[in-house]
Amino acid sequence: MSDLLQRLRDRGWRLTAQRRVVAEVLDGEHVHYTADEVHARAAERLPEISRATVYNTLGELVSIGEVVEVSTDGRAKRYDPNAHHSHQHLVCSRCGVIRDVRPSGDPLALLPEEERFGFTLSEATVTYRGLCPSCSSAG
Amino acid sequence: MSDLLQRLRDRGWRLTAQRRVVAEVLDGEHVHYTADEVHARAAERLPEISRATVYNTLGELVSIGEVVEVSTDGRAKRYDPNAHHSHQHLVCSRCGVIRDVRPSGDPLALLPEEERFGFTLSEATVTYRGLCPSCSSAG
DNA sequence: TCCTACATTGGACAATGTCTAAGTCAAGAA
DNA sequence: TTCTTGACTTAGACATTGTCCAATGTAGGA
Repeated sequence: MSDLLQRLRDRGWRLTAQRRVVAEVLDGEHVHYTADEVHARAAERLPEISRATVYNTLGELVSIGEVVEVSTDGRAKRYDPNAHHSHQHLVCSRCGVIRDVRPSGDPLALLPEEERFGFTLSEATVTYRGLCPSCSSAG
Repeated sequence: MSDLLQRLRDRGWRLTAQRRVVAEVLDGEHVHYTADEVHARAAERLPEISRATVYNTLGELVSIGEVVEVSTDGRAKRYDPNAHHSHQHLVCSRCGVIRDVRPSGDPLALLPEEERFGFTLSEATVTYRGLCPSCSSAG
């Protein structure tokens, strides 16, 4: 994640303690925290960090493409630091756990010309739903 | 839409004026209103209808499969009465207009076994994004 | 070390959705 | 037709998630 900090510095960001802890919270694989979860985890290291700063920082990270927003349930948005590898999401319908997955082939290609209504397409996001192994075996 | 009213009656629903106007508002092709929009349109015909009733009725219609919820922007959920024909959504990134579209082939098939992490898959929802013809020509 | 533009803070405010207690009414019974 | 009753509706309080602003603090260059 120091790569990220370096990229932020290169963009002229001031490296404050608050931005550092938010970046640290968003480190790892299959990380999809809500803003509140990011705030709670950041506050473990920096108790005085405010909600506004977390929202600001997340919004900035999204706008420069370092983090992607994920809306899987119509509730709070989630923030995914795996922004440099194109992927989709697999969500458990029962417990809500989220995995990053990579479909084979481009989902855009599945939409035939006559179903494009003259739109200029730029992307397709896919959410796969089902039961995770734990929830499957729990009946 | 009287088909829908008959199906609701068959399920033992009381056919109140409120439920009728909500059902009428949700009639048509490419209809994707938010709860507030449904309430505003319903209130044109039945001014005293409450927000709570609109939310209740929409939730009931979703739970019995007559309407599907659509979350395209992380803001308010939208309600789509086209529930009996499997489809996906095409959204304009600029103006937000939504079209129902039908991909060729099953998007589920694009996810290879080794990317399923032991999940039992049940569905895949796809959101295509791009510029609609009006927004494309507007630069 | 000092400046200052940029960042952070707390809290008010906004948008969307949920819940409850009290009143209302659709539809079957007589 | 009228009565009865349990399901339905209502207004408004409350909850969750997110945005905005004025006051204060501070990172990093001079």
